[in-house]
Amino acid sequence: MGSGDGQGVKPVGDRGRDGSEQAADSAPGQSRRDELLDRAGELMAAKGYDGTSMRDIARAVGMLPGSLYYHFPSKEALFLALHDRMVDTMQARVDAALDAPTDPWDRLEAACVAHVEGLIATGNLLAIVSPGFLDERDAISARIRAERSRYEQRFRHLVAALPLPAGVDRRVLRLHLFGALNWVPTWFDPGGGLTPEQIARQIFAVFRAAYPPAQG
Amino acid sequence: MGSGDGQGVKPVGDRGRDGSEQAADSAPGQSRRDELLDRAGELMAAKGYDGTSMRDIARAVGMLPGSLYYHFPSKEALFLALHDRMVDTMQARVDAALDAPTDPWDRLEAACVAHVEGLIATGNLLAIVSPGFLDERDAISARIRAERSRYEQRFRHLVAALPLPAGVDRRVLRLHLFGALNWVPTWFDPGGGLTPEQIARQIFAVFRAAYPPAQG
DNA sequence: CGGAATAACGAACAATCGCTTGCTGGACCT
DNA sequence: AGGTCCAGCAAGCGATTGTTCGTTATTCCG
Repeated sequence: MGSGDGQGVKPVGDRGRDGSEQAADSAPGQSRRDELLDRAGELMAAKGYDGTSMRDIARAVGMLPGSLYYHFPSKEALFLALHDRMVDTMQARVDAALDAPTDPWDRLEAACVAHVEGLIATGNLLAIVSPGFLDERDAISARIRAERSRYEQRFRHLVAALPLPAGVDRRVLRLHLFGALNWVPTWFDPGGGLTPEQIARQIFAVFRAAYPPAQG
Repeated sequence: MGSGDGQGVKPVGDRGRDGSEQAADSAPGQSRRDELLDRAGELMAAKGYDGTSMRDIARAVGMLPGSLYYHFPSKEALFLALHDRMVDTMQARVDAALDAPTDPWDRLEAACVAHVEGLIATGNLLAIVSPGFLDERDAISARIRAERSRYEQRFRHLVAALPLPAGVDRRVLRLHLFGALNWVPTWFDPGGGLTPEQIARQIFAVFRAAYPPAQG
């Protein structure tokens, strides 16, 4: 209760709404906080938000449960920071992939590949939130939706740039594509012979074949 | 392990439980147990498995928490029964839709429409389990996966019956389709102007267009 | 050297969790 | 009338949850 924001002590420069640049994760400068998020991310990706207790996280990082509250004021805040960081990572990934290609179809395909690769690499943490587990729960919903929307906007633009025949509902097309991609972590098998990239390209190939560039 | 574990007792006589019964809620034959599953399903679909406590369910159905354990030996068993019943419902729905059409493409499309309609109707309970929230948790995993696989087999057969050009990976195609469909409840808006059927058909249209029946 | 700031320990808190048990009113059958 | 079983109440158990708080070590800084 309290809701008292007293506690004003902030460990590091957490303030600032701007996207702080976070470089490679192996940097020594990134103190404990990021490693904490790493472990928490792994756990939550594997066992879910509710399935991961603060004690689990503390144990995974070699701390006592109470010590976590020095870095994050609550479990919710921890998850929020985690989600935030992951969205940033994904976005950076997609942006990097969009550097080279110029053709609208190639650009969207590159983004899709980066997206799936990111999903697999981050342990499917993004998909955890999506179906509405946390969405319908607390006030986290708002921020999560906002970050998610911000990320999806990239894809909105990419789809908008596509040369499609008139009458095609680009929204449904985008959500169709997104759903198929986001579902991949559910069935992906590292030893299945198919890489995330191959899967993404196969999925994308259907769209390409459905709306061929041929004029006629 | 007794999978069925008996328990098949039907309460039968539910007549005149109390005088305040006014509206024919559902089928008269199914008494308390099914209503219990209904309410539990709504709650879990909205707040997740962990987010829904036995006390929540008891309150929703007008009982005391301990009384639930007369009907189900555990929360896990309750969820299992719920999941089981829902898979049956979905399968019946798909089977009914497959009654009429004969063309492979039409058949798969009908199944997809029934699938999405079922997802929306059941409050997206199926999608809850999918991403791996419960999968990686307990021994429920086994049974859930089995039921899920049984249901998906329908789609496996439908995809197998499709006249596709050689070299197309039918597994990825099926999972692509399934992912897109299962993702629909995430973004479906009842007042959005599109019915579940329309959405399913739009998604399916992409596949149809990608592999046209023309023999070229 | 001395005082902040950092980062954690150690122990507990109230609340909630799934679940168990003993019991009882009433419907049904004979 | 008596017996049986359904269906639920009432109360509490042990465990776990997120969280708080006072207290320390260690480091930085002038």
